[in-house]
Order: sequence, then C-alpha cells, then structure tokens
Amino acid sequence: MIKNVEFAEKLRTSGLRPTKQRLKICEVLFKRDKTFHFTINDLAKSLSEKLNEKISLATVYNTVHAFKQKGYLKEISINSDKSYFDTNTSTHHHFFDEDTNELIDCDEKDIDCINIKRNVPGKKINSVEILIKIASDNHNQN
Amino acid sequence: MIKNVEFAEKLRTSGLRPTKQRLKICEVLFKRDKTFHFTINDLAKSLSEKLNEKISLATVYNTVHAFKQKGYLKEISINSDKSYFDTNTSTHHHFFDEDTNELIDCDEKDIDCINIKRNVPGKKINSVEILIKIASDNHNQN
DNA sequence: GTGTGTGCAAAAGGTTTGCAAGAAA
DNA sequence: TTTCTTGCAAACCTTTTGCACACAC
Repeated sequence: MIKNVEFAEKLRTSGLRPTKQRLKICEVLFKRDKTFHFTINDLAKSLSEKLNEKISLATVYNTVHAFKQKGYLKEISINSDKSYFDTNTSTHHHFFDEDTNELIDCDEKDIDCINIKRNVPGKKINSVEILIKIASDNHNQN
Repeated sequence: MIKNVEFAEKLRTSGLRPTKQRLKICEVLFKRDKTFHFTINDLAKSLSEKLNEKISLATVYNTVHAFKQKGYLKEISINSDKSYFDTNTSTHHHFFDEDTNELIDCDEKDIDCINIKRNVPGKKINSVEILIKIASDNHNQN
C-alpha cells in the first residue's frame, strides 16, 4: 500500500505542491487495490463522507484537472451530463452498461486488432477510445 | 431532394405529429447532400439565422431527443460540455480533432476487424463506438 | 517573502421542467 | 374534444471564475 510520503514525493516531482487537500484526494483515488471510475461529485462525496474532509468543490476540480494533466488520471469519452474519470491510465477501453450507467474496464487485449486504415493529412493519432454499449439481454432496445 | 410532405409522412409513421416546428427542423437537418454533426446550439442558430425561424429552445431539445429516440439521429459519445448529434445513423466512427474540436466521420470499413473477445454475462452489445483523437503532427501533446 | 493553492460565493453554460396556451388528430 | 406539442421562464446541475486569505517553499 502506498504511503502518504510517497504521494507527496510524487506530487513534488511533477511540480505540484503536496498540500493537505491534494494528499487527501490521493488517498481516496489511489489507496486502493483496484482502479475505478468516478465523477467529481462521487469524489467530493467520498471525501466528505468517508474521510470527513470538506474540501472546496473548486479545489476538487482544480486537483482532478491537475492530476489529469500530469497523467495520473484519464478522462473517459462518454456522452453524459457529467465528466467521468478513470484511475486506470493504461491503454484500455470501456463497456458502458446502459441499464445501470456503469462503466466496466475492457482490456486492450480483449479487442482484436484495432487498425485504423485511414489517416487525416497532417494529423497524428493521439488515442483510440472504444466504448461498447451493453444492456441486459431481454432489455427492450429503445 | 426530400420534400416536406415526405418528412410529414415519415414523422406520422413513427408516431410524431408533423408540426410546423418539427418540419422546419427536418429541413435544416435532413435536406442536405452530406450528413453532419451538430450541437443543439448550432441547430438553434441555423434555424434562427438561415430560416429566420425562432423556435423555442425547449422545443428544439424536445425534437432532437424525439428524433434520436426514433433513430433519425445518433448522439456521439464524446467528452464535452455539450452534446453532439449526428445525422449519419449508420454504423461508423469518428476522428476528433483536438486542435479544432472538429468531428470527422470514419467509415466502419476504415477500421480493421473490431472483434470484442470478451462479453459481460447477461448483457448484449448494443453498439461499439470508436473515437480517434487526432492533433496536428507538430502539436505539443498536452 | 514570493508564488502557488484554497475556499467561498457568484456566474456561466447547457439542459430540463412545469404549466398554460395552442395545434393536430 | 382529446391528446400531443409548444413556448416561456424558472430551476437545475455541472463546471468555471474572481478574489482574498492561507500555505508551501
């Protein structure tokens, strides 16, 4: 399990001051066995409920964006009223359960050869994100 | 080119009353050679500027959602502050130009064998959407 | 001390809702 | 006449901003 000292060091290395708030957010996000998906609202709730820390929403937004920029978080491209983030920053994809609005990781190797045969002149590919929408078998498909 | 009478018939068939507003929106959306991508705001602007029709925003939202539900429009899964819709309802994917925030269609056959080797128990796959983020070749990534 | 980060409240922007008036069937 | 649709304004929710104060270095 990662210690707070290590978080502090990591933050410092990437040019972020290890403030009390940022360390608390690190605890909630990275002190776990599994990676997970969350919205800002989820995170703020975890902070206030689980850790009894009331961190200003503005700070939570700031921190999440800073962490994303430093590569500690990934933002998931999904059409939703809110933004979803992922603590799993490796290349991978997602199942989106339309019944429950739940995201499930899908490993890169669970999908065959994603080969883009076309390119856009003067542009390079930064990322390829696949979203697989699923629903219960007997679900009435809109 | 499609006539308004045909729009009216189509709407009636799918259980939507062909009101003046809906027909105008059909005109803007479907009376074109090429399919295209738009936000609600784009559409409202087109209606007021090009057709000089001022349709209430609530009605535009209502209509777009009704059209989406009936399968005349697709919503594009992209992380953005606003929702993007597509008049191209066939299976296809998108390039997203991070320099210009522009969406470009990518035909299904331009991508090799998208084979999902994993499934989620009790769930069926409704759709597979691929978003390819691109940026200018000499663009500094983040 | 200097520069960065935080917190608060207010603002912004997109989207939804409630309800009365209007139009289609 | 019954049911669906529209329009308006207000409400809602997420996200951003401005600024004074506090903290890290």
